[in-house]
Amino acid sequence: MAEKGASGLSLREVAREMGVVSSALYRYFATRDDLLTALIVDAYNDLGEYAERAALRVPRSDSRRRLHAAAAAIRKWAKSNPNEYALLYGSPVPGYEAPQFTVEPAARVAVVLGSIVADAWQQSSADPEDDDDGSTMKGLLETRNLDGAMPGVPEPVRALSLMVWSQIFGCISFELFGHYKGSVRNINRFFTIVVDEAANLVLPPD
Amino acid sequence: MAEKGASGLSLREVAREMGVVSSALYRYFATRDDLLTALIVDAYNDLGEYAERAALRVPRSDSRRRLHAAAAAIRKWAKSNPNEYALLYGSPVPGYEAPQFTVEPAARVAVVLGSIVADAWQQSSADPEDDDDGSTMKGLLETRNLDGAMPGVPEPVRALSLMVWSQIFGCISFELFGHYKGSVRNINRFFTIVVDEAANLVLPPD
DNA sequence: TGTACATCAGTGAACGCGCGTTCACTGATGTAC
DNA sequence: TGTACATCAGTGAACGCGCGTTCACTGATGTAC
Repeated sequence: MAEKGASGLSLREVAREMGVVSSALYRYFATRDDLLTALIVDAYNDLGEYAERAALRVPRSDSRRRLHAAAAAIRKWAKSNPNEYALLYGSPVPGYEAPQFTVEPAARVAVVLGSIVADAWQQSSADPEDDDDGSTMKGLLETRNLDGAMPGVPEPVRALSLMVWSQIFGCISFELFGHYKGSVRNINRFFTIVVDEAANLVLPPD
Repeated sequence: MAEKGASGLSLREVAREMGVVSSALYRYFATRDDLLTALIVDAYNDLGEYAERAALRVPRSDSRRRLHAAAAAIRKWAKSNPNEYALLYGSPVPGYEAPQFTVEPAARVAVVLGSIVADAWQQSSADPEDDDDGSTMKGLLETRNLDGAMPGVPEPVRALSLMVWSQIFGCISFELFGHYKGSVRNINRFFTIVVDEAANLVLPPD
C-alpha cells in the first residue's frame, strides 16, 4: 500500500493517483479525515527523515555547516513536494483538525534543527544564560515538549531554536507561495543568507 | 457594494455572507477568479493601511518602537482576520493565478516595514556598506521593485528588510496555523523577541 | 402633475461537475479436507 | 492432487451536497414628455 505521490487532498484524487476506484480507499480509511491524517503523518516523516539524513552527512563539530545542510534539505524537499508542503505548512484544511498523534512526526524536523543547536552549545564553553536577553527568555516555552529531544539544553537556546525553525520555514513558504516574485532575484543566495543570520542568532560565539 | 467581512473563498459563500443570491454577484464580477482578485486586493489594502497607521502613531525617530508597532499591528490584523490572512499568505488557491495589478497592494505592507528601516539608516551615520556581509548582498534583489518605495536605500538594507518581512510573517503564519501549539507557551512575548531580533539585524547600530 | 418607458440590482430555477460516502457485487487468493 | 469454502482487495452504480455559471424574470428607481 503505497501512499506516496498522492497529494490532491481530495479522497477521489488520491484514489485516482493510485489507479484505484474511490470507494476502494474505504477498506483502509474509515473517513476522508483519516486518509488526510495518514498523508500528513507520512509527509512529516518523509521530510523529517530527509532532513535528518542531510544533517548526518556533515560532521557534528561543524554546527554551522550542519544547519545549512539541514535547511537546504528542507527547502529542497519543499520544492520537490510542493503539494505535501502546502498540506503541512499552508492554510489549515477547513473542517479538519489533526489528531494528537500527528504531533510527534510534526516535531521531527524541528528536532533536527534543535539538536544541531544543542550540540553546538554542548561543545562550546559559552554559557547561554549570559546572553543579552537570556533572562527575558524564561517561561517562554512549554516545559514538556522538546525536552526529550533537547535534554539539558537551557531554555533560551531552545527558544532561539524555535525562532530559527520558523525563520527557515517562513522563508521557504514565501518562496513557494510566490511572495518573493518581483523583489528577490537570487533566491538561492537569499536563502543562504537567511540561514546564516539565523545561525548567528542561535549558535554560540566562538 | 461592501466586500467587507466576506472570506469563504467560495462565490456562493461570499454571496451568502452578503445576504444575496449567488447569481447576483455576476452583475459585478465576470467570474469567480475576478471576485477572488477583488477580495485579495481589498484584504492587502486593508492590512497595508492598518500597518501604516500603526507605524505613524510612533515618532519617526524611534525606529525600533516603530518596527514593533507595525509588526504588532500586522499580527493583530492577522488574528482578527484569519480567513483573509490565509487567503493572502496561506497555500495558493489551486486554479488561481493573481493578475499583475495585485502586486502593488501586496507590496504595501512590506513597504511599511521597509520605510521604517530606510528611515533609520537615513538618520544614522553608519554606512550599511561596511556591514559584515554587505558585500555579499549585491545582486540579490530585483532592481525595479521596492526602488520607488525605498529610494536611495542601499541594497544590503533592502535585502535585510525583506528578511525581516518574511521573519515576521513566518512567525505569524506558524502561530495562526497552529505550529507553535505544544511548544511555545507565551506567544506574545515570543513574537516580541522575534521582532526585536529582527530589529537588531536590520537597524543601524547606534 | 401624471403617464410611459428605460435602466438596472437582484431573484430563482436549472445545468453539469466533483466531492464524500454507501452498498451489493465480483473475482482472485489462500486454507481445509 | 483435487474440490469446497472463506477471506478479502477492489468494482461500479448510486445518493445527496455544494460548487460555478446561465438565463429568463421581477420589481423598484430614475428620466422624458
